[in-house]
Amino acid sequence: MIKSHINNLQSKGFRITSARSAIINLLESTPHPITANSIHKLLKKVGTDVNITTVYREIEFLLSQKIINKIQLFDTELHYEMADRTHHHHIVCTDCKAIEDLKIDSEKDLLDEVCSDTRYKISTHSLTFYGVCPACK
Amino acid sequence: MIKSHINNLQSKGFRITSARSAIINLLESTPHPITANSIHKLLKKVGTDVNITTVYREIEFLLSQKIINKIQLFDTELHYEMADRTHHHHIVCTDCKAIEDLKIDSEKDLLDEVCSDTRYKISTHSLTFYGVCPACK
DNA sequence: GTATTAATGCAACTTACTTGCATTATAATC
DNA sequence: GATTATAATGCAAGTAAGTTGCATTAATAC
Repeated sequence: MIKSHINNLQSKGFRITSARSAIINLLESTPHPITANSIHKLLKKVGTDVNITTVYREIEFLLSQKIINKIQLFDTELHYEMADRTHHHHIVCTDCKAIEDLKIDSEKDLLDEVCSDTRYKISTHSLTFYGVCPACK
Repeated sequence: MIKSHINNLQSKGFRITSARSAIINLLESTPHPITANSIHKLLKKVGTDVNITTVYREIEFLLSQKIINKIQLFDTELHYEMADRTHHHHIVCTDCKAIEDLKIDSEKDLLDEVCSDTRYKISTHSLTFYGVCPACK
C-alpha cells in the first residue's frame, strides 16, 4: 500500500495544517503546472483563505521535501506541479496560455547524446515547446 | 557584403548611441546568454556608465528589432544573447553557474514527433540541461 | 489540559523590471 | 557650423513576485 504525501509528512513529524493539505490536494487535482498566485486564489475559492506568504512558504517546504517541482515557463512567474508525475515536458499555447504535458519517445537518445558530448553530470533538464494549440489555430 | 547590426539600425533611421553600440558589441563578444544586470556592470567596466533603465530599454529595443533573444533559465533573472547565432540550446552548471551553448543532432526528429503528436503550430522551443560541468565534478 | 514549537499573518523589505517626465544629444536640414 | 526635431537618456517613483523578521496561533506530544 502506497502512503499518501500527507501520511508521509505526518510520520516525518511535520504538522498537517489546512494550508498544507489544501495545497497538496490542489496540486494533485490540477493536471498542469500553476503559479503561487493561482494557488492562493484557488485556495480562497475553496474556503482556505491563507496569506500569500504562507503559500510561498508552503511551496518552499514542498520543494524541500521534493513533493513538488518548480518550472520556468516563458513569463515571469514560476509554476509548480507534483513531483511524482512520470517524467514529462510541456507545451504552451502562446495564444490561450494553456499548458499541456508532453511525453517524448526519443528522449533517452537525446540525453545520451548530450551526456557524451558535454561530459557534464546531468541532473535534470527542461524542454518546453511554444506554439498555437489546435483550438486557437 | 553583410551589413552590421549598427549599419542596419542606422539605415532604418535609429540613432547610434554609445549605449546602443556598446551593448551590441558586448553581446556579440559574449559567447553565452547574460542578464541585464551583467550587461550594466560590464558596460561600466568598459567606461560606458549608462543607467540601468537605459540597459532595460535598450534590451527591449533590441528584442523588438529581433537582434537579440530572451532566454529563461532556472533562476529569476532573464538572460539575453544575439539572435543571429545558429539555433542551439543551453547547458547550465548548477555549481559554477556557467552557461554553455549546445547543439543537438537529433533535434529535427524531436520536433517532428511533437508536431505530429500535438497538432500544435509550434513557433519555438527551449531545451536546457542542468548538471555539474567537468571542471566542477 | 498543558507545553512545545511548527506554522501563520502582518508589515516591511528586496529584487527585477517598468513608467512618467523633464533633459540631453544624435543626426538630418539649413 | 548652427538649428531643429525627436530619439534616447537619467532620475525618481512605481509595480509585481517573492522574502524576511517577529509576534501570535495552533497542531501534536505528553
